[in-house]
Amino acid sequence: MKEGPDIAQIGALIGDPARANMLTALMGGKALTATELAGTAGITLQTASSHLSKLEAGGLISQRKQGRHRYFALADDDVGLLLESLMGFAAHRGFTRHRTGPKDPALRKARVCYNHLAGDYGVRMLDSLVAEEVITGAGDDLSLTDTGAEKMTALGIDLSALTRSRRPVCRTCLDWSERRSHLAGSLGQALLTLFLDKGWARRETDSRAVRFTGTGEKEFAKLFPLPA
Amino acid sequence: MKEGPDIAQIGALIGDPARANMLTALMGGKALTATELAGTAGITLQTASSHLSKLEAGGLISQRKQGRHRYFALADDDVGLLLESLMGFAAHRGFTRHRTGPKDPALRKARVCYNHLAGDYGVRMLDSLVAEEVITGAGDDLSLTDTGAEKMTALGIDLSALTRSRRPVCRTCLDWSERRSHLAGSLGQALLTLFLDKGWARRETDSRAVRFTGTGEKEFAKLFPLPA
DNA sequence: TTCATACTTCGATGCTAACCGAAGCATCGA
DNA sequence: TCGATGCTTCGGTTAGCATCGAAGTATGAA
Repeated sequence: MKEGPDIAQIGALIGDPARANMLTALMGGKALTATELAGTAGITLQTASSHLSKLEAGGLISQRKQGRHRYFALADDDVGLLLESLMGFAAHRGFTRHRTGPKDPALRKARVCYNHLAGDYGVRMLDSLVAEEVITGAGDDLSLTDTGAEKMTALGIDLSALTRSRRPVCRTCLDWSERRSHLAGSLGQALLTLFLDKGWARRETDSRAVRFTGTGEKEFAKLFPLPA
Repeated sequence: MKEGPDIAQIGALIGDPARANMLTALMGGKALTATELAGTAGITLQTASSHLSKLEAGGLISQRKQGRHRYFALADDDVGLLLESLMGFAAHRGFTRHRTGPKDPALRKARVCYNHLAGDYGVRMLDSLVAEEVITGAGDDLSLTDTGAEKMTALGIDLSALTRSRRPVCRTCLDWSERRSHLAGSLGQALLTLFLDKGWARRETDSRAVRFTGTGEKEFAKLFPLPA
């Protein structure tokens, strides 16, 4: 008896408020130091260190030493997807950490989901990519079409680099605000990077929100037209 | 600051071993009494009662009084999907409640995922439905085609009853053993019910495993051929 | 009415884990 | 070499919560 995976351990890891705050902060995609994470969680450095080692032992985060700093980040895409789906569930049930603040609309419009674009814009982008037949497939098995590959290359995305890695190129991620899928995977990451590199959008400091510039809005609308 | 949904509360709810065991038991799809749940969790009735009221307050389960029994079940499909995705994550990281037992192969082949079919057979079924163009759509936005609707009706499924409810007809659910999607939603539920009603398969007692009969295997293979 | 079953509530206990102060290690700059 | 910064480890405290015994409520059967 007691067959199957043990969800209690992961639940307990995420279930502590301090750890949950750290993980949510790391959903911003940036690697953060222990001091920064302690700050966002509102705890001392010692306590944060203890939490971080637990999260690392559980495989949720990974650390990278750089000089006298230690940068922590989510271990991989799977962790990001799991956290986003948890957020979707929580948001739908009314579990919010604070009454919805002024930043909320910006977050719902466009935000970083670990390493790709989420929110209304993220969902619209996937919709458009599917309508334009850049991406096909049902369920979670998305794949890039031949014409899609051409279009992405024309945008300046190095597809050979994406396919070389073991990570899936296209994945779906359940959006917590829209309750629909947006594009994750290495292609999703590459597209967000593209937007930021071209100056079409920029990240807000201390928030997951992504703010598009005027030309960014236009280019985005041109690249990803809404299906009629 | 501290924008966004609060994942800590849900994590804490799932994070207790006793509660996690109860939830996993309820993933079998059958409504269970407090006494039964206390048994599977290995705790006394009082403790179980306390846990159950917490889970209900958190919106994870719902109860239905019937005579002097109280039957508990997962609150809705969303809870099932969340738990399954948590299990997928846990299984992938090696969080198992016991070393993989003899029941494990049967579970991986075919099992109940709250109210629909999961495991190898569940994934194969969705693959086939997509290949046969019964279901189309990318990402999580699946929909039934016209020819698909005819086929389902021919099988004896009352589609009008399915569409009448507010629940989505087709949804994807990430399979923890296969790490690919299978079919959830009211159609997924109707199909599992069909298999059981026709005697093609039956549920094992005290397990999520589903065992197909000889004719059941044949009918299943005929209805859902593997894409070439 | 009376007893039995199913479950909840109350109260007390005990254990775990989050927390912080203080001290210890590692890295960098001067 | 020395101090400063960033982080970990250790030890002790505290608070929360899971747990169970005992008593209370509801439903059904005799």
